[in-house]
Formats: sequence, C-alpha cells, structure tokens
Amino acid sequence: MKVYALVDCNSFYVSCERVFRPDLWGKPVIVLSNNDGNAVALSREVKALGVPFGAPYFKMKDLIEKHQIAVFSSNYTLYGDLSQRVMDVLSTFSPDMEIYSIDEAFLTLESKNLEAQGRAIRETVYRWTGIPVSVGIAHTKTLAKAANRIAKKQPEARGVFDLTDRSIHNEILDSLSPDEIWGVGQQYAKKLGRFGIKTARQLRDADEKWIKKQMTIMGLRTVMELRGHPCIPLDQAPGPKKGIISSRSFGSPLEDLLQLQEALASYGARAAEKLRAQKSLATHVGVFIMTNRFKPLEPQYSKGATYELPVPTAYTPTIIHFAKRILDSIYRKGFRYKKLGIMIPGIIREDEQQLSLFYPTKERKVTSELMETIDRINKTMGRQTLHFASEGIEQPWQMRREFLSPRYTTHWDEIFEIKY
DNA sequence: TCTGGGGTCCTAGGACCC
DNA sequence: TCTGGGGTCCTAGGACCC
Repeated sequence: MKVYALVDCNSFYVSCERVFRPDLWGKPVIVLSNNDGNAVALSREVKALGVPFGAPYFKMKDLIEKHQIAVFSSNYTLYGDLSQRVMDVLSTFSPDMEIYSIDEAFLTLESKNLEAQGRAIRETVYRWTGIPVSVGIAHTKTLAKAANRIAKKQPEARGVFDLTDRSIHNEILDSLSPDEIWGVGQQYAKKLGRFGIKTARQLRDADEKWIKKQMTIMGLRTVMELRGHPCIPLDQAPGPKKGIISSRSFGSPLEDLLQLQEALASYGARAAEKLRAQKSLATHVGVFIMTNRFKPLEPQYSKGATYELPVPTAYTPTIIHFAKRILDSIYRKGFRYKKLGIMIPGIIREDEQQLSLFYPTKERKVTSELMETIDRINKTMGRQTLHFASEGIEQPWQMRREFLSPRYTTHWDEIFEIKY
C-alpha cells in the first residue's frame, strides 16, 4: 500500500527571513501581505501572543513595539527561490512528488522505517536550506495532512508524525476538530457542529449519504480519505492554469483615470507574461475596480466587466488595449479607488488556436517573436528590464513595502554581506 | 495613512437543442 | 382526460486551499 508524506515548511516566510538573519532565531517575527496589509506569517513566539493569522498590521503597532516583534514586507522573490531549493532537496527522497504550494509538497514513501525516513527528510532539508519543516505520514493525503498537524502540535513528535498505524486513529482524530481537516473550512465546520459533529473522528464516522448531501462529493471524498481509502491522487504535473488574475491594492487611493490606466497596463503585462509562460492564449479579458470596502463612510463603488477578444492572443499590447476599453466603460469619476485587477478567465492552449481569416499568420508570427524576445530579456536581465511605456514611469500606485529585506539569493547587488 | 493575492472544484438553474 | 425526455453548455454562487 502506498504511503504519503506531507512535508510542510514551518512558518515559511518567517523562516526564509531568518535564514539570513540568524539573530532572529527564537525572536518574534511576522511577515506582512502585499501592501504591508496583514500578518500572513507568524513565528511561534508571535502565535503564542495570541495574534491570529491575517491580523491587520496597523492595528498591531502597539503590540509590535511592546514585544519588539521584527516585521518584514513580503519578499516573494526570496521565498520563491528558497522554495525551489527546498523542493529540489525533497525530490531526492522520492520519485513521486506533488508540489502543492510554495511551502508544501506530498511525496510517496517506501513503506518501511517511515519515522526514520521522515527524520532524514527533515534533517536534510534543514541542513541544506536552513528551512525547518514538519513531516506527516499516512495512507492518504488527507490523513498525511492531519499527521502533519500533529507533528507541529505535539512537542514530543519533534516535527515528524507517522499515522500509518490504524490503532491510533481514534485517539488522534478525537484530538482534531473538523475544521482542522483538509477540505473542511469554517462554513462546513459550523454546519457540522449544528448536527453535533465536533471532532474529526465523528466526521470520519458520519453517514455517507448525509455527508454527500451536505458537503457534495468533495466532502464525501474527505470522509473516505479519513477512513484510509485514497481518493485524491498525487498530481505530479499540474496542467496549465484555467484562469489568471493579476490584481493589487494601491499604496494609496487613486481617483484619476490616467493612473488607473497605468496600473492596469502594468497588471495586464504581468498577466500576459504568465499566459505566455504556460503557453496559453486568452480568449477573454476582464477588468474590475473597487473602492476601499473598509471605509464605509466613503462612497463605495465596485464594478467589473469581461469582453471576448476577437482573436485569442497572448500579445501584451492587444490585452492592454482591450483592458483599457473595459476600464473606460466601468470607470466612474469621483471615487477613491483602492484596488484594480485584470482577469483572464478564458484560456486555451497555444496549439489549440482557431486560425482566423482576418488575422494573417505573418502578423501573428511577428507579434509572438516580439513577445518571446521581451520575455527572454526580462528573464535573463531581470524583470522590468523592458516594459511598456503605458505602465508609467513613476508608478505612484505601487504598493507599500516598507520593511522589505534584500533578495539575497537572486540579485548580485543584494547579496548577503559579512562585515568584520 | 492604514485591512492580500492568487487559485480550485462542485452544483443548481436556465437557455437551448433535437 | 391528456402536455416528454433526453442532452449540452453556460453562469452565478458557494465552498475550499495556500
């Protein structure tokens, strides 16, 4: 029988910052979301203070001062690079691996000496990358997730927990609430609670028909996995994205259409780049704008619209052009806009393209060669080496990143320095 | 002055087709 | 008296994940 391990980096963003700031080991640290909005990664010391995930930064300032909490803006360049290194190490432990998120991966393991394998993974990743991880081991992915939670929760587990032995399932699942189970969120947990299901064990033992009715086929799958029947296979090569979104809150509110257009061009260029990176074409483009929903006293407005493109494309100027037309149609004067986004909801593979009578092959070839060249230059020389004039120069709408650390591992001029 | 940014899947209902 | 039975596709909404 197959055995799954879920390897999850502990407070990943915080750990990334600590790799280059060993003075912060054992100290309270948080990492903020884009725009320095909310705390999205909290060190153990901060969790112990009772700070919840997602706490708004501006409400935490006194606490930060009082407990000398170190604060960082999100540095995705750094986290992405360290993630890659962790995944590279993990891939040496198993031929089958699914990279599930920036800080998690599922592996399959040979069914012997499981605890020892888990320890070896944990120690090797730590030694080679500086990132601490926890390992949960079980016969299904859902149970491996649960085992991982125990590995983090129980100090005596020391970061590794093997849940393959069925005789401990009752005790372990008794100790977990339904919303601690992968696939059960707040809504379902509330609903289950109303029917008296308050532990993961009760969820596992619930009636199948009833579960399917209440939680769809997805909930039933979760229950079957809790019973030890694998229903969620390892996804080793996830396909291309079916939708792409590029959106941001602004550092400060924008009223002017021209500035919104600049931001839109910039997000549009990002979205088109993502599209080309996965060899896809957009069939539709959507744009949405909104004011600050946290300011109920200010006039509120939020609107979005989607157009079908005349020809599927990944050509940045075309995508920006249509996006601008949509923005023109939804923009209303007199509001303080806080967020704008571009969506590409309809995506097809490059090679699935219907040829158009009105869009000659030659023109298509020129545009795609131009995009390839730009992508190549930006990839080798750094992002934004070449960008579109419509993205603006000053970009006053850029997000706040007051506490950004250096991109130690990807930029020569930000490399780690040792002073002596 | 100040509250993130991505994604996935399922279901129900309506339009439309034969 | 009596008014079918399948299909497909699309969309909106709701749940979930990190």
